[in-house]
Amino acid sequence: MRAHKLDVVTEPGTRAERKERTRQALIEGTLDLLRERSFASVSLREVARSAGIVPTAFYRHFASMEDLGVALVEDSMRMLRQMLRDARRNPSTKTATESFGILVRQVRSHEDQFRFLSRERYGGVTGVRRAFATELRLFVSELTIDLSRMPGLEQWDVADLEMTADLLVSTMLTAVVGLLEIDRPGSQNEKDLIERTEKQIRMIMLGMSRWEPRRA
Amino acid sequence: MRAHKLDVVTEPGTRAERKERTRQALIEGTLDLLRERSFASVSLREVARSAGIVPTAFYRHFASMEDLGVALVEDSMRMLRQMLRDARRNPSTKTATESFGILVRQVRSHEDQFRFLSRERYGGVTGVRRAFATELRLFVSELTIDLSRMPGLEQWDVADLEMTADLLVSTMLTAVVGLLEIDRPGSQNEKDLIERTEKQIRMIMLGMSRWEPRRA
DNA sequence: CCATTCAGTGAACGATTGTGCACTAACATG
DNA sequence: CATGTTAGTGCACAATCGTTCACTGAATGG
Repeated sequence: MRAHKLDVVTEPGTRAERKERTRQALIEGTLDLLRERSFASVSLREVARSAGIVPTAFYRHFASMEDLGVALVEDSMRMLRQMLRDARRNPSTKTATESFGILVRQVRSHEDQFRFLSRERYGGVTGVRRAFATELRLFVSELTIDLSRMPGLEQWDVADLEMTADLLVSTMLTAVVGLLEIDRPGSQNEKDLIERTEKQIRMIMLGMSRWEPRRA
Repeated sequence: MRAHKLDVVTEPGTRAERKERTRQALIEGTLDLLRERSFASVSLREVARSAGIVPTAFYRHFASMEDLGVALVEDSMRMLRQMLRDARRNPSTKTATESFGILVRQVRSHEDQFRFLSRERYGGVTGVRRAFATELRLFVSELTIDLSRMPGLEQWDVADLEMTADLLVSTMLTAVVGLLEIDRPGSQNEKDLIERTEKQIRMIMLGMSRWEPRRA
């Protein structure tokens, strides 16, 4: 016997668990909507619809859309920080090129989050933009420390180290954005982009090996 | 005697001229709205309001908001191309660092357009994004030709030249975005950013001078 | 077991949106 | 001067928006 249309099957779990599940549905539904639109153009009602709840129930989870945006940044950034931590722990990660390989894999398995970050980095809401800028500065200063420990760079000026870290990070970031615009992973376009970026990183490293850290 | 409220003073110029003026008002009004919002969140009615016309009259100039967006890209890109042409003609522009100085001045005198480009590059509407990507590719290939004529780079592989041009352009673009986020021109922050970028360019050039264009 | 909490409902609101249509009046043209 | 073209107007429309409010009913905890 088939279930009747109006039978309401209550989902399993404690109350708090079910609330958390709805919250996740809101976040994931939003990321899905952001696949081809910008955050600013997504409405509260659409988000609620994507999570299968009524618009007013949205407020049980977030005070506003901006609030949701900040939560999205935090979520995505948690993922990025985790990646960074893993990469540092793993002793095989020595060169910048290897780090880039890790980044590429991470992008492919978290496309929605990376797309959100790269789109809203300059675009949309001020709060979102600032949150990301802060995280990025942290990112660069950690890489600066890494660089300072590399052989041959010990007596470099801090400003020079930072400048170099900044260049490496922004090159990788540009590559990430390029990756997201390639629809089909594994395509020739993707291979070209990766190879080109690796060359660019090598070229920067080449410049580093010749850099005169001391002025005049 | 004061002019009466309802007196309609017809503006000067031929019909085509007045139409063009309204079109410009639409474009400039939009750029003004984009000062603190993203293109996707600006409505057709707001744009019409900013130009002092009724919403339906908008369609006399553009078929849709997306159409306006593409026109905005073309407009801003015309400005960029003009800058590039001037820089090429001017014989004093020899090094990449000098080119960057020109770019900085151009950014400061056309902030609205640059802000639009950098925000919508990844953000908003697909058509706008694609239009910009196309223009950017053109930009890179022109620089590739410039590079191929530089002494020492004559026998470089085309792919290598392109890769290098891409790296230089994306480094400058990153700097542009940074410039736009600095409110006060002439501040220490701005000086630091410019100096850092100049160093980055020098480091890339250093890498170029050591690059092995031929593979094994 | 009974009172309380609270995630989600559903109707209603005033505002704003994009767009269709019939129009006007100044311009261009022959 | 007569006629056609067209930039801009004004009204109307159905959709959608964010937010309010009173509500329901299952889970929670004393």
